[in-house]
Parts: sequence; C-alpha cells; structure tokens
Amino acid sequence: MPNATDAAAEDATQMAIRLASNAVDGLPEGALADKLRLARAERRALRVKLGIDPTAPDIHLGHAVVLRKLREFQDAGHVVVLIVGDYTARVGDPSGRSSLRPMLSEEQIDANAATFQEQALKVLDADPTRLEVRRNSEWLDMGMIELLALLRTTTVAQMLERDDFAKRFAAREPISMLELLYPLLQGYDSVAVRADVELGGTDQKFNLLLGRDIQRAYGLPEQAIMTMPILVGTDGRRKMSKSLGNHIGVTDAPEEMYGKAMAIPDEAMADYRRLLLGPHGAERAGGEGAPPPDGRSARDAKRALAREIVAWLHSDEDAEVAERRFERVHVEHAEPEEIAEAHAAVEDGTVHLPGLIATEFGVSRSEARRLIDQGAVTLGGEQLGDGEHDVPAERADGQVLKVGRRRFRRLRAR
RNA sequence: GGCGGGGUUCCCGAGCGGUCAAAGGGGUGUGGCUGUAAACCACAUGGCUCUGCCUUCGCAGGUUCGAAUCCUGCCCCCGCCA
Repeated sequence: MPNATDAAAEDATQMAIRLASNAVDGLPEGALADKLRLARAERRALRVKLGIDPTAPDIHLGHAVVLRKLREFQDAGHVVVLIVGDYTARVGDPSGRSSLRPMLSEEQIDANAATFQEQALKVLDADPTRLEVRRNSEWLDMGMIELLALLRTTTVAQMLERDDFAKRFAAREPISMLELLYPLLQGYDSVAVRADVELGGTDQKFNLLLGRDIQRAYGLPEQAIMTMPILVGTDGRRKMSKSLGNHIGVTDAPEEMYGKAMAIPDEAMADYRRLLLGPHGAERAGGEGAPPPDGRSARDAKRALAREIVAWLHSDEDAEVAERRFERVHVEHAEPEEIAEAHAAVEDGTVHLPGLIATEFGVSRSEARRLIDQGAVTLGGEQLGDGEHDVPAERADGQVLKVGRRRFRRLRAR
C-alpha cells in the first residue's frame, strides 16, 4: 500500500510529464518533478521565469508558444515571473551581425514594456497571485564590485560552449563584450527573482543552463529549465520574427490574423496546431494528424486552424466574421460586407485618385499611380486603365474603390 | 600603435568619370493561376505638380562641362599584427 509521500511523489512525476508536453528539452532530467515535489513539501508555488526583451514590443505567435506553456504552469497553481529586460535594453545589443541594435530611451522602453505586458496577458493569467512582473533595472543597476563578482562566476571557455559564439569565434567574426555579458545578466535575473524554473525557446538553451551555474555560484538552488520549439513563420521556412515579416501578432485584427494563418504552408499546420491550440483547440481544428494532401480537405483543415487561432486570441464571433470576409474577398473575389468610407476631394468636378489612394492606404503617390497603371485598381467594379488617374466625381461618388486584392473604400465624392 | 579592407537604394550586393535612380538576388506589391494572402509564372518596386523635374550611393568640402565613381578632411565599421 503506497503511503502519502509516495502518492505525492507519483503525482509530481505525472504533473512534470504533463507540463513537459511539447517541450524540446527539460533539463536536467527529472529536475522539474523534483521542483514540483519540493514546492509541495514547502507548500508554495513554483516561480517560473521568462525574460522578455522590450526592444520589439509586439508579441507574435512564436512568443505565444512559450507563453502558453507558462499559462499551463499558472493553471497548475504556479507563479509566472515575467522579467522585462528594461535595463539590458537600455544598454543596447550589438549582436546580430550587421545591425547594431539601438539603445532605447527610457520612454520607449516604458511604452514597449507596457504594450508587451498587455499583449502577454492575451495568453497569460493576469491574476496577481499567479503573475509577477518585474524589471531587471531593479537589480542590474549594480556597482562595479557586484558586477565583478558576477563576472567571476564564468570563464571564457564556458561562454565559448555556446554554439553561435563558438562558430563566430572560429570564423573570426566579431563577438562584442556586451554579448558575452548578456547571458550573465540573464542568469543574474534568475538569482534576483529566485527562479525555480526558467522557460525559453530552444535558442535560449545555453543561457538558461548558464543561469543554473550562476545561481549555484550565489549559493541558491539551481533552476530547472525547459525549452520550447521555435515556431516557423508564415513563410514556413524561417523562425517567426517580426523583422522577417513572417509573423502573426497576437493583437493582429481578426481578419488579418485569419488571412495570415491561411497563408502558412500545409507542412506547418501540424506544428501550429500542436504548439498553439492545446488539446481542446486542436480537436476543434480537426485533430493532431497531418492534413490530407488533397485539395479540398487540406483547405478545410487550414480554415479550421485559422478559425481556432482567431477564436483563441479574439473570440468565436470574430473568427466567424473573419472567415466569412476571407471567403468573400479571397475565394469569391467579392467585396467584403463592411467597407470603410473615404471622403474624396473633388476639384473641378474630378477626383484625383493617386492622391486619394496615397492618403487612404499609406502608399506614395507614385506607387498609387503604378497600381492604377498596372490594372490593380477597380472603381465600382470597373478596372481602371493605364493613365486613368482622374475620374469624374459622379463616377466615383458612392462607388467602391478596390486597390489590389484586399483594400477597399466606399467613396464619398461631393 | 602599425598594416589592410569597407560604408550604395527596404536587405544583401554590383558599379569605379558621362549611356546611373544605379546590375543581380532577397523581400515586398500587382496580375495570372489556385483549396489559400501557399506553390508557380509575369510585371513592378526613390519621390513628385510625370513625355519632364527633384532628391539619393557614410558626412563635409574640392577637381571637372559632368562624380556613386577622382582628390582632401572628418565620422563609423571590420580584419590582421603589436
């Protein structure tokens, strides 16, 4: 007959297995289960850390993979510690071969941090007993003595174990001192918040592990680490990132989100379902399996996926509306049900379209002219031809102006 | 500190006195096609008061009828040696 502690231990193991679903690495082996047991014994929640970089404030589905996992920890009763890297952002990160990341002003960082936090709450539970948001300027604004103590924890050889450092060092490509310092600062964050567990993408594996060494150096228990897969972007090839322009933002408008989701390659569908939707959503979106390769059902599977993503981050109603609009605009090539109005300036009884298109859609006049000349512009269903830049006001008034495939305005020209 | 290599349009990268708003690729846009904002093919891609004009090739001067291309100074980046 199992006694109470055995049962609790078994429970922790099961819980660890459940929490590790979809994770690429959970290190060291069994560490998470140990942490869970410890927390239970001490009657406290685990502190699960994620560090975020406020240089780019927009959270996309790639981040959401990790955030979702954090949410699972929250739902299991643990505390997520979200660390806004405001101090590190202020220093600027010179990594990334060609571009020197700019130092951000305090105002920018504040604004970004606020936006980030707000967006993260689309996925995380905002309950203050389950979420702690901290800024690393709270502890990183240290004196030289403290910094030197931190530097003493790590050797150059250790740093060169990191894959990209090793490669760049071997290739004699530059590695700035600042870059070498970053992992130490990130590790110190773990010391400062006494993290039990730290999560990150697989690209963070080294940094997460180094956090353990640093905690040990400071006489603290070492965190368990968990890495999550990197989600591919809508191009299906490279990792999702805003700068690559292949991202779906968690605050994208429903129809934009839906459309972008429809654009992912078929091969990426299974990952999206598995990493983003969770068991419930995945079931609603048609199960875990790969989609059949044939036309119709593959399309339907992708529709279901797109719908679930929108339903998750917006609502079921938004998802339906987005799907309907997508059907109308992209499949039937019809006008959407709702079209924003635009007042067109009339001069001598005519409307100058390049100017109108430029102001309405944020393109240059030259580009607007080009679009007209290329036959991308339709007024009241009739395609405009080369050089047709001015139209009589009576022809424009009340008509739908369509630019390209998905930009519409109903014109008021009086 | 010494030696050498660089900074070109959204990105990478050619150009090295006129034919340069500047090759090529990527990205993006549009058209065709399609189950899709996928793939594929085609075209486009500095701005404007558009048969022309204006601004751009790190910054500032200069040479020249004429400069992204030559000269001078400055700023910045990278590598090697110390």
